[in-house]
Amino acid sequence: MDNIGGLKKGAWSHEEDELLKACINNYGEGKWHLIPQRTGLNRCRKSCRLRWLNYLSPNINRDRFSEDEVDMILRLHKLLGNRWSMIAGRLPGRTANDVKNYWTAHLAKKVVSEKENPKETTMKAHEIIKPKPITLSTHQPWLNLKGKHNVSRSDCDDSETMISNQVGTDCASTSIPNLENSPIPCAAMWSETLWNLEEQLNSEDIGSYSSLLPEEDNFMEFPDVDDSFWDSNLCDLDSLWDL
DNA sequence: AAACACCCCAACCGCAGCTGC
DNA sequence: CGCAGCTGCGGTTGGGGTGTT
Repeated sequence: MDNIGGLKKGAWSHEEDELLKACINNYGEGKWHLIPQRTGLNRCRKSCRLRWLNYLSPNINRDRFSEDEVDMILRLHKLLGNRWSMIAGRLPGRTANDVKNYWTAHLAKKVVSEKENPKETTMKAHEIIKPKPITLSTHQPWLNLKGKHNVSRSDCDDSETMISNQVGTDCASTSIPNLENSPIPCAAMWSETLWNLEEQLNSEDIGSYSSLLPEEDNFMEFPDVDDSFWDSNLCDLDSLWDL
């Protein structure tokens, strides 16, 4: 076991896991830099965070990937490229690392071989969709229960270039929250946007993706609505943008 | 039974974005 | 505005497990 510079590396022991679990049960997730001193663990904060998020968290589904999940991964990867955290956000209980590993181990080769030996498929040639980044300020009411209902858009991309044939320019910021069951309005919007875009990709009449998107502006204001509106999380996309 | 090859997954690393000062 | 610290992400690696020869 490595112990370079005083920090332990490598596989976690059962005792370390228990210490980390106890600490997070006590203090909650976050403040990762405080974990080593709170637990006495000789691990760096990144290692603690990763161990919890990828292995110890009770929300993790450790079952084999179902057919539906695999199908979802394939379709989302076509749309998003290697945005593992966003793909994982559509798969309850799956971590970005799980999805990434599964892709590397099982799907990447399959996709490559299908590209080399294309079969008849209903899917059209596609381009990677780069989602319009939406930044959530920590002052958002759904994060800290005060402040205005605003969501600002970062300006890292031109409005009409939601579509890109490049993968990897990471404009979709980490600020997009987990989409699954999220009460956060922009997450619901993004989720719906994604599926609308995919429907377009699968349709014969592809046309312009930008027609699916709201008029560009650099700042969107969300209206005041009652909680049930966001709770439904299934509201019609157009109605969100029209409000 | 031993040696080797391959697979899979946990963990690490480096980087970019965000936030507070 | 610039800097430093923190967080989260994607890419990559290392090692244990398993299959094959």
